[in-house]
Amino acid sequence: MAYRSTERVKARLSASRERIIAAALEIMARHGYAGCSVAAVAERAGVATGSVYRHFPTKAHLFAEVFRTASQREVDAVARAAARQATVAAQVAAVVETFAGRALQSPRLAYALLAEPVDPAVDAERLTFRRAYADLIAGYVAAGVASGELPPQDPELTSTAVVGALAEAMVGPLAAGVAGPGTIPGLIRFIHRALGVSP
Amino acid sequence: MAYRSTERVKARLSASRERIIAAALEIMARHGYAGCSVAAVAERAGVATGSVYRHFPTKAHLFAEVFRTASQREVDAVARAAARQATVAAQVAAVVETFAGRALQSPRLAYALLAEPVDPAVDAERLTFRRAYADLIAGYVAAGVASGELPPQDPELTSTAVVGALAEAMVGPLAAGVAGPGTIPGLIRFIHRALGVSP
DNA sequence: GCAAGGACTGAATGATGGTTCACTTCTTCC
DNA sequence: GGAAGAAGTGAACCATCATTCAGTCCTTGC
Repeated sequence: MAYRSTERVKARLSASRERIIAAALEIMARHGYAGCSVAAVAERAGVATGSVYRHFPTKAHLFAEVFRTASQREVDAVARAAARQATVAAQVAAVVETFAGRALQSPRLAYALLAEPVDPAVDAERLTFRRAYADLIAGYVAAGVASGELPPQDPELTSTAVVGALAEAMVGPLAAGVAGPGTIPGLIRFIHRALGVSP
Repeated sequence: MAYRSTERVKARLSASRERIIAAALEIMARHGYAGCSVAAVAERAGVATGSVYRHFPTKAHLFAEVFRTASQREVDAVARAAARQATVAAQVAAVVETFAGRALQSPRLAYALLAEPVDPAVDAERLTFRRAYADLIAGYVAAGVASGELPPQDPELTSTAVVGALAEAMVGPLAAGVAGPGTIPGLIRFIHRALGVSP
């Protein structure tokens, strides 16, 4: 037993792994999933193609993690913005504004995360992304129903539908690169009505 | 000039073309887009692989047409159901019921049309599918706003968001193969509130 | 019947890009 | 220093299909 990996090596491995994920994310933000060959990711990360496979068993595993990372970042930002608000109406408005604002900031990435055709195995991860948003919203809706701010409804169904509305309404603007000035306030009004926020 | 294709041949060609489209649709309804290799489609249609290319320049062209055909059928059915109703509220309810009912009838196909990862060129066709629904709904919303049945709103934005909500709410049930009993009425209530249908 | 030309065939081709692996380089520990 | 073994390399491999094409079969009009 002449070798056992030490802390320093572990740190380097982990750094390398992070660099690969970051590289994949950068390429996705620039060229979409379509531009993400393993070779391209490896080159950008400064490692050999084969080295990617020391960290991830398949390309799908790598991108599942890339999606998870990126999604978490988005959901966290949205959750942070919403948490500062006191009423369901304000919380939901914050969700829409933050979600849409960030998406328009990096439209290519947003499109990749939301709608771009990807490997089926990676697509599954996208579902959990949307679920995370839905769960966040479901919490606010449930609280609103409990407090009487909102009329009775199934928070699960409501939040799922809200996420769908939000995502669909953003796809057009994302393709165009910019949203019309009325889009975001219009969406907020739509969702407020849908939740039954009293005017 | 010893040969010029006659009506009989034209009819056979067109029948062959239809058979290819139908075969693609059947395979898609059974195994999804993933199972739709050109060879498999050709075999099911009873022609040689190469013959597919006498009718369609590329696989993407074939499936663009398959999507268009299937989508048109869906949109027509929904439009027909909605046209029988007099109020926006009833029209929208008919849209949701017909859309969801048909989707649950052929979940694999519905999933392929709505959400399954496909070739980017085919994906574009999916957008027109969703657009067709949105346009249909936008017409009803605009009429409702004009008549005062609905509060002022941008029919484009509203209808896009409604389509998103509808599609998203169906993805879960489609994966499960069945919707909970409350899903469809719940969705109708959600959308009614979102449009501002007075209770 | 037959010549002209289209339709049809399906095995071969080719492009893509994920994955592997024989080899090199680096780390550890005695 | 050196042996053991892990990490890293990248060119070669390979599977998958979409696409092609040389050859065959059919249809037409004389």
